Amino acid sequence: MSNFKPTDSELEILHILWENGPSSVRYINDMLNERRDVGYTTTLKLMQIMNEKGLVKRDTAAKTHIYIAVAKENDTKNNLVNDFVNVAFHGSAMNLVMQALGNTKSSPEELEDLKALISKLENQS
Amino acid sequence: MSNFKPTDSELEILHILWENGPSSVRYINDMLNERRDVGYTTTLKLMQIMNEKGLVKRDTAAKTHIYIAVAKENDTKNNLVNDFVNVAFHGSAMNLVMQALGNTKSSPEELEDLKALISKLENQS
DNA sequence: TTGACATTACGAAGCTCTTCGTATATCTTT
DNA sequence: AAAGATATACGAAGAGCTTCGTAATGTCAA
Repeated sequence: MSNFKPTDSELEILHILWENGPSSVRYINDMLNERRDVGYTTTLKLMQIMNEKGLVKRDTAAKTHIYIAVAKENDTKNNLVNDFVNVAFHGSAMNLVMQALGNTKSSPEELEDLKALISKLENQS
Repeated sequence: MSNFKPTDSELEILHILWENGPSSVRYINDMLNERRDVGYTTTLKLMQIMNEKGLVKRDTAAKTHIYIAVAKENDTKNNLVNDFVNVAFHGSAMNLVMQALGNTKSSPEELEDLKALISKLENQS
């Protein structure tokens, strides 16, 4: 299993890459700037570092490099959740689930979806 | 609402304080050393910083200071979960819940508990 | 081809977190 | 009281992350 553990800023960029597909630094930076001010070279540097770490790869054929997510969305989120569960909930995912549910307003639809997932889990054991 | 956001190391210490109640640096350090090597002064410094931040307070009456958790367990975990949901799941707690459940093996008992919580949530809306 | 502009490369500063060495103070034991 | 053990205070180093300024390079239009 891959073991990607992006930082918060890196994760922000990965989200954009996951949604948009391969993207230029310019595009990523524009997206980021819809939420907060980030300098262009800041974003560039971050993506160069992510490239070194192997979180993304890039196509340097053209002048404008195109970055592609290497870290897979599901794998990455699993890693993040596992880490978070270990640090904040002593390894108990169920405690996290309970805390998250008790903490938030959930719509009836969401609760139905959740019950469906639980049924699935019950039947596959 | 309080807005405590402890770091990983600070959280480790808070867990011990929550479980054991008011404790000395020596005790905390001993507990930490059951899991990994930490120097005594490292733990001391960390707790002094936590004191400055207001995460803990301390009783300095005796030579050996006694530290007490100020950050409440439930509040702190809620803050952590909210933060994590925002960063990793675009603010959707339900996505986190689904990911955590799909990611882990859950016992039948845990699933029963979870269903009970869901029923409670459904009835209170 | 030359000037204007966009892009990349590089280095460094500032911040936070963690870690620990050393100095100082306090208690205990003999 | 002196020696030894235990505790606190303080400062600083090192690592990782984020940020940005500046320089170098590539591209395109006039």
